Amino acid sequence: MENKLMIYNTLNRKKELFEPLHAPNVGLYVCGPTVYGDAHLGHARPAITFDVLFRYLQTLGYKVRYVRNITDVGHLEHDADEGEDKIAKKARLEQLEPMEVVQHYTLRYHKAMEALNVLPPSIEPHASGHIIEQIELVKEILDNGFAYESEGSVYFDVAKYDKAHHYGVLSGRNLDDVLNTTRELDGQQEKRNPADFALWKCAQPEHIMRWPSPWSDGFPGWHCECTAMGRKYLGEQFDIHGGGMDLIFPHHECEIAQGVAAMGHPVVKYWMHNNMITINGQKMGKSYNNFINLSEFFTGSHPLLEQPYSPMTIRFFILQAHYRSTVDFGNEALQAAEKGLQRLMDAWNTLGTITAGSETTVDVASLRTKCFDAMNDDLNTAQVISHLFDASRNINLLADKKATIAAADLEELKDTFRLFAFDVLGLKEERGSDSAREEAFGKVVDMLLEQRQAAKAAKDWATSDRIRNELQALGFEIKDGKEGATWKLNK
RNA sequence: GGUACCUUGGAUGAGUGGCUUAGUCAGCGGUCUGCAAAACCGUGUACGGCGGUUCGAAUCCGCCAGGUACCUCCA
Repeated sequence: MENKLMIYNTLNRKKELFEPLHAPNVGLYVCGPTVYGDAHLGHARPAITFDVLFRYLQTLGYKVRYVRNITDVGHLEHDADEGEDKIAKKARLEQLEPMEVVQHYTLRYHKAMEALNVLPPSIEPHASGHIIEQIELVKEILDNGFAYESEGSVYFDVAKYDKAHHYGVLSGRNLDDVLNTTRELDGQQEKRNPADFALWKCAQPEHIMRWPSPWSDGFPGWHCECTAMGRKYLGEQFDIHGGGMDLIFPHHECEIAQGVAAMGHPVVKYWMHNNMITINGQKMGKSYNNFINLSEFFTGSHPLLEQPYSPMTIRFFILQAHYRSTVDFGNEALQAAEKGLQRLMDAWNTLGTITAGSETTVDVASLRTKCFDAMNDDLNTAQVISHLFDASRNINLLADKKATIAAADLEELKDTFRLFAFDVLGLKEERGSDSAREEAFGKVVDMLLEQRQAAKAAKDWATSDRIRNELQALGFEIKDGKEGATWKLNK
């Protein structure tokens, strides 16, 4: 398959042909979650978006190393420099060790991701496990003269960097803008410039998450982890860095500056950003306190939800929109997604029952090309889905004997459908839980026993005996009591 | 205020100069069916407003209106 993958590079604000630095290897880094709370619908967006990218790159034949970090240190509660570490704060609240909180929410995150059929990344590094690498990074930046030490902390010298390079290439800002709009913050006296950001923070005495460094006992600035871990696992230059649009500034802007300041050249070739999920037109986020956790979607336990929505419904809902568009949450939209997905899965199951004929009277040949074209156009999953719906219509026509298909085309249709629906988009068929299935099967047995009871009442002994004997043959033990028949499964 | 974007039919959501009034959901009409469901067929001619460029614009440019995000942790 010829590679014509075009991806939208935030750096240039336009679609560019994807050309890996070291084909067939591709390095992909995506900012993962900060594990101090449950994942909400917003977290599902980048996870699913870049999961599809990961899957698609592999489909194109690339060998992808996908790194998605776990942020377990460094984020501050109130502002970039004076807040309390989020993990530590939560830990104090719950009387837990910080790493206990990290472990708890990391496991829950993994569980949610698995439910969404998001593949695990190749490497999932923790920031806390890479303090040494981050200290090394800070040293390099200091050595290169783009940072300074102040009261045990180290700050990035934005003004100096801006003279040599350009601060703001990703977000389209210039330094004056940043300066004019930077809020007045406490503790700014440590900095030469309000726009400077922390590379290393000296820990206050009450700060429990701390590590030794040449400058102080403290912790790394929150932009350091991605730069340090990206370099460690993907090299000094790698292909794609992804994340949510809300990370463009300051996080990714600072990452770029750190990379250039330390290594002298840009690290990332393509920057990709997914848009936000909105609720009533507003971004769903912790700060707005308008988020709905993924587990609440799965169980329907949120006032705004009219019903539970399965993980695949959520995934399908997200994939029906382009990743760079906002998607507005709504029950009606979710329900539409649920039915649409069911239609697709029904068609897939129907496809298995189709028998080949002598000639093909539906369009099969173009499906594969259309789907590849859509994916190559900056991952247009919405269009891939529409093509799969076209295919579904054809499948239903075949099932209704209103069309015929030759054996080779039938195989091609199956192969293409499977490739895009399951391998690339990562959809999967959902079955009810084991307990729900078992309960339903039990009720079927009850139903048969009711039939038998009716037969006995009508003195139709042939039927009642047949039901009992056949159930016994299947391993059910039937006991006739005064209150009616009971059963158990002897297996 | 600065920066980056967005505004498509009842809902959602693709499309970025002319065969796409994409697709899904909902609605309506029909076919099929013992009934129901499913499926299939048909159906709605949308593109914030005003100008401009063009043979031709939802699609390019300008202005206006409305909205969002970032500028503080955020996916």
